[in-house]
Amino acid sequence: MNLQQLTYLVALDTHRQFGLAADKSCVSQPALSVQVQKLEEELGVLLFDRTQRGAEPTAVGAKVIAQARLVLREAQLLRELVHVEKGEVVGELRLGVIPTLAPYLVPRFLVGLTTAYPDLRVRVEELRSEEIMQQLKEHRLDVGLLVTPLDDRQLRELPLLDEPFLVLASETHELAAQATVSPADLQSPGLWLMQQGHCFRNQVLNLCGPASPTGAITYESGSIETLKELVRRHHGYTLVPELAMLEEVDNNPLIKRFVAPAPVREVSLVVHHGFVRTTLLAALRDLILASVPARLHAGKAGTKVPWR
Amino acid sequence: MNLQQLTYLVALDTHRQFGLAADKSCVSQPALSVQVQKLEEELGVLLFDRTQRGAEPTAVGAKVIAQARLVLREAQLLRELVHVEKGEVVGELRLGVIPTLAPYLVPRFLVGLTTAYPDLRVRVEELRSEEIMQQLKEHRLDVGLLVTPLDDRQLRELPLLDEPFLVLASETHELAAQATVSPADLQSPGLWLMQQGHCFRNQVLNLCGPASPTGAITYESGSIETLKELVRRHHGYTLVPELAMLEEVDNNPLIKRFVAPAPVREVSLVVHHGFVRTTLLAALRDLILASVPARLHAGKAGTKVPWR
DNA sequence: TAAAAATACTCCATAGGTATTTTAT
DNA sequence: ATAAAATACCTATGGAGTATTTTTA
Repeated sequence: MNLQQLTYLVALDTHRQFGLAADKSCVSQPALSVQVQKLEEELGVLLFDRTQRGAEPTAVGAKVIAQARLVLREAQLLRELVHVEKGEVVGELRLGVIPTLAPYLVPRFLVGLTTAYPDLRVRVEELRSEEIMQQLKEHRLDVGLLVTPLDDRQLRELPLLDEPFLVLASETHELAAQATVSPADLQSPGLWLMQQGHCFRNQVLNLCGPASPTGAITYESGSIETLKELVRRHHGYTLVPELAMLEEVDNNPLIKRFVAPAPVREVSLVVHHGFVRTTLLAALRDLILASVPARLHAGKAGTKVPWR
Repeated sequence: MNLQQLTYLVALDTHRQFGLAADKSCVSQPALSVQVQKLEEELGVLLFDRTQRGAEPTAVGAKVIAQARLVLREAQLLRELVHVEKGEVVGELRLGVIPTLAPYLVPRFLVGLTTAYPDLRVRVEELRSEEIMQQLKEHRLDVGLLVTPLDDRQLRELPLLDEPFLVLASETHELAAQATVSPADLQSPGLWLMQQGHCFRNQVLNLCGPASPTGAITYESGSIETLKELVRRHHGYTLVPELAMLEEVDNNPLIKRFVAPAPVREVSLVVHHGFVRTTLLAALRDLILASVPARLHAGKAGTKVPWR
C-alpha cells in the first residue's frame, strides 16, 4: 500500500471509470488499473466491481475508500503544515462565496490576493450557504465566505463585516419620500424578494417580522442585480446589502438607510476546524477588510439579522 | 513523500539515531538516511539536527513527525478495517494489564486466545493504570485490562468483572476469628498495603474510609503475592482480590468474605475510541468471561470501589 | 461491434544493499 | 581515535508507458 495507490483508488471512486480516472490522474489507464489491482491483492479484497459501464465500489471498497480519503487528508495536512511553518502561501485555495456577496466583494480582493501570493491558485465558486457548509465539511472547499452565524460546531467562523441592509425604492413608490426607513415600513406593498434558498431572502423575511410582506409578489429574482433593475424599471422597492450599492449609497436619494440600530448581516470567513493555513486565512481576512470602508467592519454597530 | 519515508521518520524520532532506527526498521543505515534526506528535500525543511550523539528533531520536524504519526495511524486503520471486514483476526495485539490483575487473569485466557487466533501476535505488558491510559491514548497499546471507571472521554470501557475484595488474615490476627468482615473491621491494626501508584492500594484506602489505617505500616509491597506471603509468614492481614485466591477461597478459613453488599472492583477491557477490531475485542471479552467463575461477571452484586 | 478493462512487454526511476568517506568530539 | 552520518556505486524491484487482447452488453 502506498499513497499513490490510494490516490488512484479515490480517483476511481470519484470518476467510476478506469480510463477517466486515469486521465484525471494524468497516467495511462493500465497504470491505474495495475495499481488498483495490486492494492486489491495486497489487502486481499475486491474493492471495485468491474462492469462495462465502469467501476462500482464493493461494500468493503466503499469503506476502504473512505479510509483512504482520511489517509490522504492527513498526508495533505502534513504538506500544508510545512508550508505554514515555512511561512509560504502556495498550492490551491478553493473558496466558496454566496451569490449575494460574490459580485460585490470578490472583485475587491481577488487580484490583491493573487498578486500577494503568485504561487497560490485560487478557485472561486458561487454557491448557496447550505452547499458551502456541506462542501466545507467534505473538504471539497477550503474556505467559505458567507453570512453567519451558522451554528455549526464543525465549522469555524471569522466574522469580517457587519453589512447594513439598505432599501432601494423606485421613484414612484411611497417609500421614496422618506429620508430613512424602519423595519415597520417593510409592510408597504411592492417588495421584491430573492428566490428561495438564498440566505438574503430569509434575512429580509426575518426583518419584516412574523407578518409576510403584503402585496402581490409576482417575481422572485436570482440575483441582487436583477432586484435593482426591477426597482429601477418597474415600481416597488427592495432590500439590498450595502456592498451592492457602495458607490451610490451617499448620493442616490432613492437609497434609504435604516434608522439606528440598523439591521446588518454578519459576513464571515468560514473554515473547517482542520484548516491549518493560518497565514493564508489571516491574509485573506486583511485583504477583504482593507477592500471595504471601515464602517462595514464587524463589531461597529447594528443589529444582526439571522439568516435561517 | 510516501508511507515508507514516514515510517523511517517516526522510527528515527523514536530511536534518535540513524543506525538504531535503521536496525529497528530492518534496513541499512544509508537506506534510512537517504530516505529521510529525500523527505527533507521534498518538504524543503530540515527535520532533524544531526549531532554526534544522534539525531534530534527540529521544531518543524517535531510537528511533521506528529502529523506523520497521524498519517500512519490512518493507514494502519485502513489495513485493520480490511481485516475486520474479512472477519480475520491477525496482526499484533498490544495488551496492557495492571500488576494486581495480570498474574491471576492473563494465564487464564492467553493460551486460549493464541489458540483461537494463531495468526495473532499477542504482546502483554504489565503496567499501572495511569501508564495504560496514557499509552492507549498514544496508541502504543491496543487494549487495556484494568480497573474502572476511568472517567476519560477518550477511552471506551467494556466492563467484564465485578471482582470481590477478600480479607486474608494471619492465624494470630484478631480477624482470624471472624467468619465475615465489614469495612469497619479495616480499622484493625496490622493492615499490609500495596505500594503507592497501584490502583488496588487506593481502593483499599477508599474502603477503609476517611480514617487512614491504624497501626505502624512498616512495608509496602509491589505485588499481591508478596502481601499474601507477608500475612502467612508474619502477623497482620491484607486485602486481596478474589482472583488472587480463587483456588483457596472456599476452603481456607483465613480468607474472609465481606458481608453483602460486598465491595468489588470493576475490571474492564479499555480501548481508544478509534479501535475498530470489534471481532477481536468481543473474542477477548468472551474468553476472559469464560475463564472465570460466573459469579465474578460484571453486574451481579456488590459495591464498586473507586480507584482514585 | 464497440467500449472498457486486463494483459504483455519494455523502460527507467528509485529504493536498498555494501563499501567507503566525512565529520565532530 | 571513535562513533555516527553521509556519500558512492551497484542491483533489483516495480511503476508507468505503448501495444494488444479479452470481456461483455
